[in-house]
Amino acid sequence: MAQCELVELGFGDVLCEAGDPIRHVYFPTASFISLISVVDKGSNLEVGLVGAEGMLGSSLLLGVGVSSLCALVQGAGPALRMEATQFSRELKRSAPVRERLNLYLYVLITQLTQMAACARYHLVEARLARWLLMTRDRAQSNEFRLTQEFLAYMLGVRRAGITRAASQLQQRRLIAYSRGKMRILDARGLEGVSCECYASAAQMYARVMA
Amino acid sequence: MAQCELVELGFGDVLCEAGDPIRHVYFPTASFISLISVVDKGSNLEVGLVGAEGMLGSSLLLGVGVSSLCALVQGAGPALRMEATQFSRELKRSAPVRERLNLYLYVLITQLTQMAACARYHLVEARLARWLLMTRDRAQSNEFRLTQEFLAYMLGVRRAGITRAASQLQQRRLIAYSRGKMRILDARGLEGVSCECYASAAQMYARVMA
DNA sequence: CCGCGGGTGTACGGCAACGCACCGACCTGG
DNA sequence: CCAGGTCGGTGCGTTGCCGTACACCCGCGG
Repeated sequence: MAQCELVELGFGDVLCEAGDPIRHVYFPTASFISLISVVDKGSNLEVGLVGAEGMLGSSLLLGVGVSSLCALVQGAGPALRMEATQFSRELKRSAPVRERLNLYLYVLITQLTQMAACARYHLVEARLARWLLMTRDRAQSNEFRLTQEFLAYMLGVRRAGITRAASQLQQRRLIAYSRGKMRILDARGLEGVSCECYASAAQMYARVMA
Repeated sequence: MAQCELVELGFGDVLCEAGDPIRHVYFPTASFISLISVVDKGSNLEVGLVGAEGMLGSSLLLGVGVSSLCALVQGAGPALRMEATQFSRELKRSAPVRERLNLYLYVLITQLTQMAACARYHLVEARLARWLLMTRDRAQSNEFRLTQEFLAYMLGVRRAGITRAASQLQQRRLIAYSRGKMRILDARGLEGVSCECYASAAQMYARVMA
């Protein structure tokens, strides 16, 4: 903690492009960050979401100082950050820290594999619901700012596809949104619409990190 | 090596179901293994391929003895295997081994994230070509046994979809196959048809493990 | 007050892949 | 030689999403 510096992450900030060397690791406190896989330019897909429960830069745990993903700030807010070199040094020193973070990396990996199948099979509406729930957990609030454009980018679909799905959810009084303001009205109901990926990921986290 | 036992893996063997505790780790020598993400039953997706270049059970590196993926033997052949507990002990002992395997785990993770986007965006034909190339590398042969049914399962598409794509490739004299026997005629040509995920993954492996 | 731009709703044609089903070709073994 | 199983090719209607494009609403600043 003493080695960390408190920084404010702004919405839309790119902390790291794919292939970049990792300068800092981040521990969001009340912010959250999307991990995005980039194949061709234009084909982007969110494969992970990091909030207060996790960290950005976990590949340093494996001794690799290069990120293979793009890190985009999804929810503005404070985070702690540490120099990558310092972080590596700290890892060497403390086995408990290492073990704990290893567990988190494991959870993250399972999240990745699940997201892969989710993006392949599940319908936009279900994925949208899942995304909203995951974001809610990390934002620790039922309300947050985001545009449909942005959602489309995250889920890798057309904006029009989001409009359709979101309208459906709104008609069923599960969410309320307008002009960049999203509010979740009925989280329980959303879980019903969402794919099990949400519940499954939450459960995985709880089980492993317990 | 001395702790390892030589075993013969049979085509179609399931070494590990999702959620199972890991009993053994495997180091394929001339066999290879698919890693499959299972969400709903029926919705399966291959997210990684392990051959002589890697190992099965790498989550033990993170101190977790439970697999989150299903491991299916894709190419029959010999492999070395070790008891999970022994493997963990060995890891503690040897830092060089740990570091080396950590690198592999990193490569595997990037493979996962890439597969996620690949399965989401790329067409069946391109994905099929990629799969054949990846398999060829691991089989170390231009010929191997596999049915369209099986391919469909791996790529998460209909068998009819594979028939279409495979026919196209065959018409262009890139492959030749019939009744479970697949032969690659023109690997270079296949690379052209395949998505860049193939080249990109191979390059990543070479760079990190060098 | 008006123009502008960000955010949203909607429409149309097109396409890849889906689910299903059936048939033919081939292999093997009794 | 035939029966049965495995494997591959094909067709049909359906669907979820794409690409593109246009129209609308609202707030803000000139």
